[in-house]
Amino acid sequence: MPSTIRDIRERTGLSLATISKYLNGGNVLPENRTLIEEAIRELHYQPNEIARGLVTNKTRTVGVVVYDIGSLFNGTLLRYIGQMLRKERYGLLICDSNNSEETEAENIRFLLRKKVDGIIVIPVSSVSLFLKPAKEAGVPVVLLDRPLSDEALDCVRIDNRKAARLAVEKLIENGHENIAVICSNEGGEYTGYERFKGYRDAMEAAGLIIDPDYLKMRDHSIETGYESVKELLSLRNRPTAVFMSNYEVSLGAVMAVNESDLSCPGDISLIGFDDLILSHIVKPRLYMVVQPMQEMGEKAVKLLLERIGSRGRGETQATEIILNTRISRGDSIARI
Amino acid sequence: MPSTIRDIRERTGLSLATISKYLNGGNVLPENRTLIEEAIRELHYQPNEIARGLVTNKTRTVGVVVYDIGSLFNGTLLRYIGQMLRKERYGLLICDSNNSEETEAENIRFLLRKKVDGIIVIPVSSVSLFLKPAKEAGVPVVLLDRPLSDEALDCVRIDNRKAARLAVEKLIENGHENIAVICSNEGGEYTGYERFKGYRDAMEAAGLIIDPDYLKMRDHSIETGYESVKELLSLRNRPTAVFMSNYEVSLGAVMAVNESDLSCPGDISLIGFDDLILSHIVKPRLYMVVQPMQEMGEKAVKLLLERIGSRGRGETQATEIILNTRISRGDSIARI
DNA sequence: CTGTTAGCGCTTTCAC
DNA sequence: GTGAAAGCGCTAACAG
Repeated sequence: MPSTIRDIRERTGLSLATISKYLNGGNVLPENRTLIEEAIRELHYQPNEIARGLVTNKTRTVGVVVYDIGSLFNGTLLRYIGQMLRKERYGLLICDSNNSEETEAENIRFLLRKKVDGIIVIPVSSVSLFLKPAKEAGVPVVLLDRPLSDEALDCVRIDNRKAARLAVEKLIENGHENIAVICSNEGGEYTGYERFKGYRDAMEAAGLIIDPDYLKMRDHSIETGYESVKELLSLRNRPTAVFMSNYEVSLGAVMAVNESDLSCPGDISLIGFDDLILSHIVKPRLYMVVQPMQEMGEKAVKLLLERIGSRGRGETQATEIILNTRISRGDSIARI
Repeated sequence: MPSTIRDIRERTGLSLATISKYLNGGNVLPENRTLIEEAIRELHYQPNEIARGLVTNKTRTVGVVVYDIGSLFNGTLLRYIGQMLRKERYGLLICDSNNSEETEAENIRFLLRKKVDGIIVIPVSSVSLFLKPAKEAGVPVVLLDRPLSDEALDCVRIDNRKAARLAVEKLIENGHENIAVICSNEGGEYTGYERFKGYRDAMEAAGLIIDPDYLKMRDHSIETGYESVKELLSLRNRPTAVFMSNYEVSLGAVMAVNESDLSCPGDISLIGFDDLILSHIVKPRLYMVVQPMQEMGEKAVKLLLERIGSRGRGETQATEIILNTRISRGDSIARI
């Protein structure tokens, strides 16, 4: 039912080519221009992007695949990505992998079928197999937040190892020695392990020994945070401080502390990861490693658009953009 | 570079029609079927959805427009919507309106250009103007969570007035009389005002008078919750309880209480809206009005797919699906 | 600057 | 059950 370029031809007497040219910002005689604009208005004409995409093989649309749309971390990044993309007049297609590698691979194929011009992914998987179809199709991909372990790809992220080290050093500075860490290392997850290494760096540098009971390496989930803290708090020699190395784990950990009879920071000191709303609504205010979310989203978009712009022009070296973190001050660390 | 249906013709000697028929689940001789399947595998053939959409005018894709992708409420609904859609083998296109009516209208047009088969919207706007292009294009729309004030449309939501009344009654049952309410009524927002009415219903039924100072009607944001509570707590006759009528406001309110010297529920009792992670991570555990998020997401998808299925077959009456809420128990209400 | 023409990759009549 | 041909709405040469 919607009107087409042909209806405009009827109404203006011009040719398809001229109208198409107008639509794509070409030069048209002023008189024809007004003629066309009038027709467009009266006919409520909207270009059919599908038809357009079929011939140009471009859709001016970017796909974003996130590991969990229900995670605030993802939601926050998506917001900034969306804002930037809108500014650049690009459309946005969001897919939720639901923490499933299978779904993630499916999402990539879905986006490819939709002919997106490029893809940003905050991955579930830690190896690049799922990106093969994109590579074959020549569609640029930029990783966000999490690199892959088997291949260097375009990626925007922080220095996870360093960020974790700084967090643990903050605890050590305050006199803590019995420090536990909760991190994710499911399926050889790279980021989680990097953060563990940062923890280890700090401990070793301070000459502290790591009690194996203090190491909680599981999956990236609220449950992991919750259960890990439950276990830590019931140890005979329980730690005096816990480093919660990602947002979900931080959430779960706080839940567990709240349910216990112990208080923070009196009985247990805490430092977490990602300063989303969490640190503002719990009492005491949490110390947090802060990632520059907005910058991450924007840089990822920028890098991707660059890649889209120079598609075909030879293989470019993979670029890793490493951003700085900071620690937001709270009241969750006791001085010992 | 990707292979097309023509490549399959070359490889199998069959006609385009037969191959197309196979792709769409038609009957094909077993021998030809295997022939085609083999070719597909070897050529890594993937149907071009763009081309397909051009001719069928269907994309098997649904668009979802949310008022804020960075809100956990939206994220949670999106997760369930995505799961259901995946189950039904539909693709999903998510757009963030960023709390802007203008962006929202733009999103609708964007989705229409992408030729989605239907749209689910958790709206920013409270009037239906922005949906006009969808109506003109004959694309079905289902509202989620928030109805519009000027027109009855297909909508899945709760009974906001009743839910609010029950929440306030819970406070009254515990002996509270000085009860404040924080709600959103920006731009004549329907849902916020309904919740206010529920508050009023409960107060009037109990014969309580409403102190105008206790009425905080502003926008739907964390800031509103935060500032409102700041103000309420500094009143000479401060309320003994606060009803926080949406999730964002609840977040802000908790922040403000935490920053104050007062404690909950000792000094101030609280009941909030939407049982997302919030109520689990703050201490004391909050009483919360719980919306059936999963059911809402699923019912919205179901209703939309029904509409898509019966497109064209005459105007159907608008359906409102009203779901039940419940109150989750916490420790945030003192008995007076 | 404008018009004509030929497709993009697929589905869909309609004969066979 | 299969094939030939037309065409979805648009852009992209190429002439003029």
